[in-house]
Amino acid sequence: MNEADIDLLSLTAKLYYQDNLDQNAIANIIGVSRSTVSRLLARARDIGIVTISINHYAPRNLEVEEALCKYLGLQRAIVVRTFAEGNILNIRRTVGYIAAQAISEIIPNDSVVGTAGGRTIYDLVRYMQPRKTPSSAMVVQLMGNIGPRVGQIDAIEIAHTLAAKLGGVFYTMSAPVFAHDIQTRDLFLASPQVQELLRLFDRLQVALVGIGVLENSAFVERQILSPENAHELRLKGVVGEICGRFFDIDGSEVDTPYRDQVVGVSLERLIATKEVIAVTNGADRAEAICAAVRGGIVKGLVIDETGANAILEALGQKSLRTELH
Amino acid sequence: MNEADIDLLSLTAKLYYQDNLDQNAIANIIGVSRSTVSRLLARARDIGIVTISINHYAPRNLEVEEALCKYLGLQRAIVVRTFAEGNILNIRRTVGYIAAQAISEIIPNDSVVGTAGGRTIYDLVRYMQPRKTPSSAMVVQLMGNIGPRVGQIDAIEIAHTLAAKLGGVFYTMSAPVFAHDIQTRDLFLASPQVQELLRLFDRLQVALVGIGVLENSAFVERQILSPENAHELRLKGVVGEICGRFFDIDGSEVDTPYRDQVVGVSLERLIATKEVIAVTNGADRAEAICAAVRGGIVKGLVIDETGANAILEALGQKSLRTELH
DNA sequence: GGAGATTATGCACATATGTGCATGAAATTG
DNA sequence: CAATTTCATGCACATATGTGCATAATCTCC
Repeated sequence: MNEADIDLLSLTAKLYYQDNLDQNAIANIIGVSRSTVSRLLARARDIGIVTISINHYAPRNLEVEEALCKYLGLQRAIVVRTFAEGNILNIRRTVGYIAAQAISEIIPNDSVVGTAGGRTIYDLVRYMQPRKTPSSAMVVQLMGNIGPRVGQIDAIEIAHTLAAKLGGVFYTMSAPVFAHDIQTRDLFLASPQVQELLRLFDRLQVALVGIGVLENSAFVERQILSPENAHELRLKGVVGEICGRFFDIDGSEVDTPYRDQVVGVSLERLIATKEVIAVTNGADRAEAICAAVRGGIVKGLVIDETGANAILEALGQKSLRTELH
Repeated sequence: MNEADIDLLSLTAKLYYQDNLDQNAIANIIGVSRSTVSRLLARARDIGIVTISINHYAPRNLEVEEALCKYLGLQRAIVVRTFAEGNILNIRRTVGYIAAQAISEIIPNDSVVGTAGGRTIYDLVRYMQPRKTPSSAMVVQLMGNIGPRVGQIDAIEIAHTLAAKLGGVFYTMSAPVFAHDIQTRDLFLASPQVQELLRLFDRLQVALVGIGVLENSAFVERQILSPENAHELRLKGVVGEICGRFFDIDGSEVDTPYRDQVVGVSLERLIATKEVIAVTNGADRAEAICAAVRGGIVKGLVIDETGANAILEALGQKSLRTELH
């Protein structure tokens, strides 16, 4: 690349980005085909002759992140700025998109990663950039399947996608999340396939989990639990759920009939895992999140601004960002 | 525009310019139609959330411009950087495009501007940005028409275009550049239309002129002069031509049969005009340009780098920019 | 200096983008 | 609070842009 080339790139860039000529007009001036103009522009961006900067831009609310770490006692918080007009679907996508890069960075190439299901996790994993070089990561499904019909937001699907993005290996849990009874559960747990997963759980470094609440439960929606079941759980003190494990306000597992039917990672195992990151959104998860953190299950959080402020309010801190309406 | 709007613009800009998502993908994330994404991006650029800068970019060679002013004694020089690969057509367009803005800036809204013909002037005027508010400029055709058949690069056409760009009034010279004989010329000069032009010449503030050379003469090309005529002119010491006026190495008008047939601005008039800017390109005009400047006709110059270096070499200065080939 | 490899270019196509128009929502005025 | 205006949005179309492929130009190595 000589000086004349750089002049040409600069001229092309000026005509395009400063003077707003279209590529055809530029082609006429500098005497090349329009395709070449397109390529010259790409090159000018590439080598930094053209720099595009976005001013004052902060996709995350670092202030709130710090507050969450400080007051809630998190190791890691990712609070994604959202905008008032966004509906729930778009908020989830925005959170997923912005958090994807940060989460990808905390997953080492040789790690054992577990993942559960969830709508926000779905978007997070979906928007993750594929790793340039395949990793030796092992991606483990943390909980059994909700039903035979696999939805996009189920753990199996998400673990599969995550493995593809990381270029790693996907380990599936061939079992239902709730076995019919304790004996059946033991049969599943004793199966070689599940056994291998349980051994991987011992080496778990990063876990991505959703936070379920009874008011809006995937289990009820999928007719694994009836609304009455949910109500009973509520009465027993359940405030949230992670990987099929129901916990109370202190983050301790509640003694329910389902407790001994779950095929999936145990809360103890999650408590012993360093990076357990809850990925969620919205204000209605505040209580459950606080409980899960209190119980030592969750150490990191990915959430939207509104949800984060709800948590801070629940903690008695005033919102750090005035809500715009 | 509230803070949430700015967040949204910033996010959109990041997704588009930093992450290279297409507008559809962005629309899906932020929850608006793709059209709106297009509009958001335009707005983000508009209000400066996105800034696009072109580094190290210098469309003009200021060093050579200074040298021309210093050694040739110009008031004003615009030397446009060109690139080795460009053919003559593209060099002209580049010179025209880059010089257009600078020239436009030196034409006040209320001025009397004269223009002759020429290929480079054609491109210069063509690429000039139309003035936002119409001016009261008067644009005067400095010389008669070469023939009845009007070409794009003729004075009449260029003056017309320039008037349109400035939003001013166009004054045409209803006469041939060379009358048949001195009596005919006097008839043209006596006509009220030409008289009005002559009065405007007295008020001329800016003149854009081409520089003709006999080796590559528009008059020969248009069969107004024969190659033999051109050769005779050469023998009489003609090195160049401006507005149909042939001048020698000192920039003095040469006594030729054509001298008294020209219907157009006189050299004296041009000498008395402050901003007489020659607009041209290429190395073969060096001698003629030097002569015109020496004679006090031309005070400003628009030219390409190669042409500028040829002038400096002709002046005995070494080229200020090593030619890349 | 010539043969092969590498790079640059243009064409043609598929995709991405900008924009006039119609519609609906929000703001403003009486 | 209704009527009117203004503004924002989506649709559909025309235009602008990026890119695989074939070809031409240039470089490299012997």
